[in-house]
Amino acid sequence: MKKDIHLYNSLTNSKEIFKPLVPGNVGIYVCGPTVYSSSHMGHARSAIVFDVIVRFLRQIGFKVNYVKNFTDIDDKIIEKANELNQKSEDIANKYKQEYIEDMKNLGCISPDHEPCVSQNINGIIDLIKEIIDKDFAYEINGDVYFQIDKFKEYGKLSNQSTDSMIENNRIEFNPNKKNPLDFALWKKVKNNEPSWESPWGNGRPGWHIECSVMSCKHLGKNFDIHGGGRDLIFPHHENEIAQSECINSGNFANYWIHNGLININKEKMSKSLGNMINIKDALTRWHPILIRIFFLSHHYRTPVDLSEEKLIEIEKSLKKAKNKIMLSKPKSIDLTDFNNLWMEAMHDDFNTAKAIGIFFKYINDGKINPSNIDQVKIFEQVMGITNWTSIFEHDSETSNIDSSFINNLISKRNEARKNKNWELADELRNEAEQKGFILIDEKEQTLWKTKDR
RNA sequence: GGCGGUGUAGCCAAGUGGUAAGGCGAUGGUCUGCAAAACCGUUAUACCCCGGUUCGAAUCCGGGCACCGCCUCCA
Repeated sequence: MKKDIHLYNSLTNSKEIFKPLVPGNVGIYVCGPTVYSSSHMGHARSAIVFDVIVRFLRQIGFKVNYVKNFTDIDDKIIEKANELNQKSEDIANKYKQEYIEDMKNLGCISPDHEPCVSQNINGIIDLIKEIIDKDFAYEINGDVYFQIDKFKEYGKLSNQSTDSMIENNRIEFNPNKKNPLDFALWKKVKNNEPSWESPWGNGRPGWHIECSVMSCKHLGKNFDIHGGGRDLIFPHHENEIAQSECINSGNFANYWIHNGLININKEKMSKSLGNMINIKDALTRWHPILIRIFFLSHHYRTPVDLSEEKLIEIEKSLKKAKNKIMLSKPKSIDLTDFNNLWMEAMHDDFNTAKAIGIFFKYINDGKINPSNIDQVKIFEQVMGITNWTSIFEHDSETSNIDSSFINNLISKRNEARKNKNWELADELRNEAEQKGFILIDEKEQTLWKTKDR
């Protein structure tokens, strides 16, 4: 008997039973980055959330077509290129490669398709032509704008009426637009910009249109799931819906999944506040598995406060969990219950936080031990945390540390301890600590390890 | 102002009608010369406030209060 998946659909603001268009298959399109700078922890969260969703869907037998795009033509890329006196193509490529590398390092599986705007210009031009033909867009002075008044459902994703949007809009008045909310499908070329020939003259695509084209190319005119960060709901996803649905019948995407954003020490992480944390920087400090578990122990829709302390908490809890497992006597305890429970949590709007809680519970109840840990494999695979216990295997390793110093110190100290010269023994222990070594006195011997942080 | 979200222990965080998961911390203990580490216990009669529905509400409804996000580029 197959269980239903309930998922929260941002389009209807309610939890719904997931019904794929084609039974057993899922088409999912996730908005990837605009590649104009190094990717940050917001990208990481989104990527990890959807990575786990895709892994889970595959685990329970769906054939998933996972598409994530790169927006490699955009104002910000051009701006950056001009600033650095480089080609915008080179800027885009550089950060695209970085992103791919970062995702690999975070343990994310590669999407099946990673289309770029620059590879889909013809498709974009064709779609714009079609939108104009159907009278949902107009050309003026080499620009093409989508006319939102023509699309009656405009605002249905962000739950805004166009009136209130106009009232509140802060966009500079653009005399070319019939309605201030109209948005560009095609932009006329300016100096120092990449451009392509089109029926409206040289220019380039506006933001939004690429996603309508590329999702359609890989998933069809109607597909199952469209994902991305909450901040994309308006205008990006709203506009995608308008562009796509004005010429096709039915829903563009049936289900919209939006992940919550990130705060850094209780403050919004944003470019303007200058508190962005790059994935690369985070990875020099934190094991990717810690980062994954950190994100996955929150429900994907809630905002998350990222801080040093939280990562340390995760690290401690995992370390304890590992010890607990290793110290448990091998017993052949059946973990079918465990697997049913976390799977059930995942069926309910991908509740990774609950799933992880169940994982810890089973560990702390002593039900997971060295001889049945294999039964946890599927859980680890779905969460993308395979081999998580290996994070802690570097303790007491000599690798590139001069161990003669510390071994000398230990024998001197043990001599002092034998003579009950506690003062000297404590002094030596302090010295070791100052040099970054922690001493662990056991019955027969003294072990040492390097101070973690 | 419009739309959306959130409010659960010291902190973080699950829980959408059946009597409060999990993690960190704290605390008691074991171990230790003392520590550290590790391990074993304990740790919310209670879910922002006020009403209501119900046999039963953190969960549903109404009304407040507080915080946050989007409405401009952002994952």
